[in-house]
Formats: sequence, C-alpha cells, structure tokens
Amino acid sequence: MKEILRQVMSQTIPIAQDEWEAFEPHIFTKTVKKREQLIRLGQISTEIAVIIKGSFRQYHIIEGEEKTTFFFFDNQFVCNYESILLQTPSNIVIEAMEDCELLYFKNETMQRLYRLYPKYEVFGRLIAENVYLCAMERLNTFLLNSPEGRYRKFLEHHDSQQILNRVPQHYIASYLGITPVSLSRIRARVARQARELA
Amino acid sequence: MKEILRQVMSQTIPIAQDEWEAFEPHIFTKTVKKREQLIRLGQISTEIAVIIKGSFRQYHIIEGEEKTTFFFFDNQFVCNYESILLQTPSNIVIEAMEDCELLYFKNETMQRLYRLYPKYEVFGRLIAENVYLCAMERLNTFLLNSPEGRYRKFLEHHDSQQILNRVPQHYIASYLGITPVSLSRIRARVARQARELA
DNA sequence: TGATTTTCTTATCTTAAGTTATCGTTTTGC
DNA sequence: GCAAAACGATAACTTAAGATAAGAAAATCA
Repeated sequence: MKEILRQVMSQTIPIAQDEWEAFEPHIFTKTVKKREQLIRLGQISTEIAVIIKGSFRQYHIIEGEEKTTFFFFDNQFVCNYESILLQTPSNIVIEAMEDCELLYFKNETMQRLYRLYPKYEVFGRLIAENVYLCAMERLNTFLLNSPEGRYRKFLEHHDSQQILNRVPQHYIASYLGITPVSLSRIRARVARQARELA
Repeated sequence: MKEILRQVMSQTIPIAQDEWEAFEPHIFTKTVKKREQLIRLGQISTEIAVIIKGSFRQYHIIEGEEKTTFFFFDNQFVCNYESILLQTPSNIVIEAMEDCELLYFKNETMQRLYRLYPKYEVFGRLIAENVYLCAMERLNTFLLNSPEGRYRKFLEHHDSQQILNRVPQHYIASYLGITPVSLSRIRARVARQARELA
C-alpha cells in the first residue's frame, strides 16, 4: 500500500530504491471517520498525509461561520502546509467528508531526508513550487472572474463524478466565495441559458 | 551594489563567501524607464530581478482590459515565476510604474547553482515556500473578506507612504478585484464611517 | 504655459449578490 | 422505521457592485 505514496511522489520526481528504503519505514497508515477532524484549530501540524481513499474539506471559522476554502481527494497530499512551514497554530480545520484511509509521515522525517538525500530537497522544492502554482491559479479565478464565471470554470475543471456528486453544494458555494443561496441562483441561471441555447 | 541582492537573499538563508563568489559574476544591472515593460506578453521568462529602486505592476489583459494583479516594490524579487517554472509564454505583463534600477540574473544560473551548492537548492525551496504563503494570504483575503473588507485590510497592511501614494487608485481597485468607481465609493463610505465614530 | 491626458469623484441606472424565511426532499442517527 | 437534521430551490427584500457618463482636479508633455 505504501507504494501508492511512492507513485504519487514519482509524479513529481522519480525516487530511487535506496532513497525509498530510507523513507519507507517512516510511513504509517491511519483511518479517519466521516466528520472527524484531521487538523484541529490551534494545533501545530507535524504530519503530511496522502489520501488513499476518501475526501476532506478545509475550513476557516469566521465569526462562528465555517468558510470552506479547499477540498482534498484521492491521491492528493493533505496537510496544513502553512502550519508546518511556519510552525504556527492552525487557523483552519481539515475534516473528513467521507470515511478515509491515509498514509502519513512526520514532517521531521522529511526534514531529515532533506539533509540526507539531495533528491528529497529537490522534491521539497518542486512540491512548494507546485502548490504555489495551484494557489495562483485559484487566486486568478477570483481576480479575473465573476462568481458566475468562477462557477463555470469550476464545472469545466472538475469532473462532476469526482467532486460535484460527492460534495454538498453549500461547501462548493463557500469554496467559490459566495453564499449557498447565490450559488443556487447561479445554477438556475446557467441551466436556463444552456436550455435557451438548445 | 550587488551586495543588496546578497542582503535580500540572506533574509531567507545566509549565503557563505564561496557560494556568493560563484554567483556574483552572473549578476547584472539594468534600468527600466517608467511605463516600459520588463515582462512582455507571450515571452518565456528567463530572468529573475531584484528591485533596487522603483516599482512595477503586473497585469493580465482580459478582453482588452488591463487587470492589475500584483505590485512589486524596492528590495523585492520581480519575475514571472510561473513562466520560469513551467517554461510557458507569459500571460501577464510586468510594467514599470516609475523609473527603476534592477539587479538580475538568469534562471539557468540559479539552476546551475542548485546542482553545485545544496544551499541554493534550499534557497530555492524556501523562496517557493515563501511565495506560496504570500499567495495563500492574498487568496484568503478574497475567500474571507468582502471588497470593503479587502480594502480595509489593504490599508492596514500597506504603509500609505510606501504604496498608496505611489500607485494610482484604479490599479489598487483592480488589485482588490473591484472597479475604480466601486473603490471610490468604498473609500467615501469608509471615510464617512470614520467621521461618524469621531 | 497651455492643451491634452489621466485620475478620481459623484450621480444614475441596472444587475447581481447578501439576508432571511419557507417548503419540499433527502440524509442521518437513534 | 421514524424523528430530526441537513440540504437545496425559491421568493421577497435589502444592499452593494458594475456600467456609463459627466465634471473637476492633477499630471503630463510638447
């Protein structure tokens, strides 16, 4: 099963056998039940996980309201990257939307590998570059698109089987930076326009 | 003058003498006049610069409209990081808002240093982590705040001497994801509320 | 310096998002 | 299996942002 992590990592940079063997013993498994919190408010993150099965959402709590700001699905890394990098208490919650199976390792393990194998340092850089590009792409949808435009982009970029049918709509609304009511109206508008075109 | 770059880099990680001497000959200077473009549309970026004096803005062109999405000021790195990382043509323009003086180096120089000195690889990772954190902070202002809230945060986080007085207001509006007219109204509203409190 | 352009504010009108509430429907938990 | 909770659509109303235009002030520059 740990091979899945190796495969996911290899999408970024190939890991040689000796490099893998130094890592492998420090990988563990974990299950998280639906609605359980993987990352809690105020906790300093020390672990990085990969999702074998299931999905998570990340949310801020703003004036008592949960604001969903990210989703995590199968074969993705899930962690509070900011808390790990800065060693600051988490200002977000990461919570299972389904029963989940995870592989995980300690950040300190990765820090040790950084020092022992240059390859892992490169891996660390590539990961950071990658999450930066993702963050920028998401930021640009806010800078360059209206709420309706963001919803249309969201539809284009996400397989409806993969996400739409697995995630309650009001989480998606929050993710798009709008209210559930507003998303419902946008959906009605978009559907009406699609019908008029046909 | 090149020492300024070393100082800026040292805010991230200290650079030893031999590491610096391998780098120093590959650093050059450049001046850019107000309104000149440092990064052009469609060009693949190869250079990374540090601003000694002056400021830049970054903009997308969407349906003929310039959408200002970022500012760069003194002692900051300026480049099209995405274009450099992915080796894709630039979808943005970076243009001088004032007459500017720059230090710059080729990305390939940094790539070579990555291989020669582990320290530079670490530097590369830390830079990537850093720009990620900045991108997330900016993304969160969109996810968690209204336009007025974003403007208030913008005021808090930016010295008005540093930015506000140097940057035309309609660029700031664009940066906040709103129209110039809307920003003008928000300013009037905020000022009125401040007056009522007093 | 005088003309032109840029910048910002203000006003009007339109459009869309926020708020609140209601009502079926589905899901969940005992 | 049933009661409670969660979910999504919709409606009515409020609020704020977008579009457009006009005008004053400031910056630019020839």
